[in-house]
Amino acid sequence: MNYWLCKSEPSVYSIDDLKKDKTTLWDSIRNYQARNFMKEMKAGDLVLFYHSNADPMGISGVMKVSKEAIPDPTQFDKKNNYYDEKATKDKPRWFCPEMKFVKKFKEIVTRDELKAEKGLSEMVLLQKGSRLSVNPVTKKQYEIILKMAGA
DNA sequence: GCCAACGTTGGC
DNA sequence: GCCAACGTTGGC
Repeated sequence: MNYWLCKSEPSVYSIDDLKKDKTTLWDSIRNYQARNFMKEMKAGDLVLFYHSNADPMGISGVMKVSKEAIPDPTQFDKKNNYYDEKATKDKPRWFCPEMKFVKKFKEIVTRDELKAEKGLSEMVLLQKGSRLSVNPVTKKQYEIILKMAGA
């Protein structure tokens, strides 16, 4: 069982949207490294939900992989912003798992709090220049963050 | 709004 | 296969 962190801009899709939807396809990711991580995700893996480009920035809750990665339907949809003309049904290029809402933290664990926590200095999220929207997280990091959230 | 750090594209 | 130009992400 593995742990991950996924970023989303709350103005596009927030933890509240997921709470309402209960499950969602984590689609429209167009980055190979992020895609490869998503293909590694197994049902039951726990995923921290990170709000990027927001006020406050930070981790807003937890979701769980409910279905392993399938071909991302948006790549085949000509009208979609994320349409990829080089992707075919036989050879899909992009994949997305399905996520299920687990919990919303009472308070966002802010980026500043994460940065101040010694045990999290190795977090991929906090490394300089890290832009990847899907990151692996260690069990230890996950536990520290849940503790910080009072969960 | 700025810009550093990446990632991607395409000409050669 | 190199690399300049361009586009994007996302913190600040």
